[in-house]
Amino acid sequence: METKKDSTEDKILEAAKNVFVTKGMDGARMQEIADEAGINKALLHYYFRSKERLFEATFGEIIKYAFPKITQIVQTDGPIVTKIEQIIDAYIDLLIKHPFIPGFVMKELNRDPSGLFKIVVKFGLNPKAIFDHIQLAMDRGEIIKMKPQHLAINILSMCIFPFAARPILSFVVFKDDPKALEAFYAERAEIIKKFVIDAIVIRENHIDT
Amino acid sequence: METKKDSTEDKILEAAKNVFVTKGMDGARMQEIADEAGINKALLHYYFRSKERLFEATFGEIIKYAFPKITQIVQTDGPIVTKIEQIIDAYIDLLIKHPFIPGFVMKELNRDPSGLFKIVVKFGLNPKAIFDHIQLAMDRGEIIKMKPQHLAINILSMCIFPFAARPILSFVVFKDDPKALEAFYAERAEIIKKFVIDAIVIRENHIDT
DNA sequence: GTCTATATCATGATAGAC
DNA sequence: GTCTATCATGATATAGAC
Repeated sequence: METKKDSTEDKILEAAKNVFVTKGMDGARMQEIADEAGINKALLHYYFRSKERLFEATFGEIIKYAFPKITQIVQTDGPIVTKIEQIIDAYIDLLIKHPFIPGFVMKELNRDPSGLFKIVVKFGLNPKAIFDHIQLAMDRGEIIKMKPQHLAINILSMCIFPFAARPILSFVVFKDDPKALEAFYAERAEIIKKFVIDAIVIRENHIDT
Repeated sequence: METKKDSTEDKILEAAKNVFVTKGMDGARMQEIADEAGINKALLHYYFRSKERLFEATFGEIIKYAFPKITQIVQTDGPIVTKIEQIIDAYIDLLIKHPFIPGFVMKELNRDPSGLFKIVVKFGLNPKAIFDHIQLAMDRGEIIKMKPQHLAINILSMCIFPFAARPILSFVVFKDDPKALEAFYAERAEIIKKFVIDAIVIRENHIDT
């Protein structure tokens, strides 16, 4: 898919990515990865000692896409609403380019949650800074008050879930019209932005608890 | 977990449910299911011919929980806002009781989307009726206008995603406080209802496209 | 119906030639 | 580095006694 150096190692990683993402760690077969890379199984073990290690290498490559630079966006100056819009745009843009990431990541984190620990350490994920930032905007009266976690999860849910549940949308909702699904995804950013803004902007008739 | 007739078949189904839900079809081992049921592998094959059939039987049991009676709620009389609130309550209630269903269902539907076909047929899932109903409420001016699919997916996203992404919430967001996660889930229904209502109720400053 | 023992097969991994 | 051939293991599935 992507243009890369076509060294054997890169071919393997590319093939492993495709197979692991669709089949998962448990469902993937080394033979299939070898076929996809146009080599044989022995070479896989020559470059990566085991299936486990090959998976970890692949997972590391993929996980980069799962956490865009939210912290970076949040910590710039400007109104919180603008930042939220930027985050939604960034996420939907990312997910349209890599639509299978959410399903894959959720599957594997559910299988082996301990992998999360490494990721948290590696990426230095610390959502507290983000939550504090949201809280500050609420205290300032920029948006209505609620637990920052709920607001953050609401936004991420609407961004990510439709991609993670792609088969359901594809078969149940947009059954008779394959192109409609892509159109739907393309509309998501604008829809979510408007939805969130309408929900959190302060008006007279809001009960601001 | 649940109280059931403790016939062998029920014990197997109960054990299979536990193992399949946590490990998935690919990751589950017949030996582990046998151990969990307190019997041996041969008996599994005596009752269910193959792992595939045992999985299907289990999946059928589980999938019942995944689609609550939305259609039923939608087709009663009353304002759309009330119905939306009822659906959110019903879903969150269900998910708190069966928190691992979303992850499991999404994993397996991603693995083998053809299974969806049977489900659609079996449950007679036809979202069109729901979308038409939403559209009608919009035309009547009860709520703001948008594609009904977007509204429906927005609501389902905020209900389901936090459960499907449970490991992430657990490890990243509520790392230092396990009980906080359960509290978070308990608050979801009220949060989502308010969020959705604020987003779709018509006010003067809405740009009603 | 339930068990032990075994067949059968697929898969991850290795040995060794080139 | 890359290949063919093979090993070792573990999993599904079956045979057959009780």
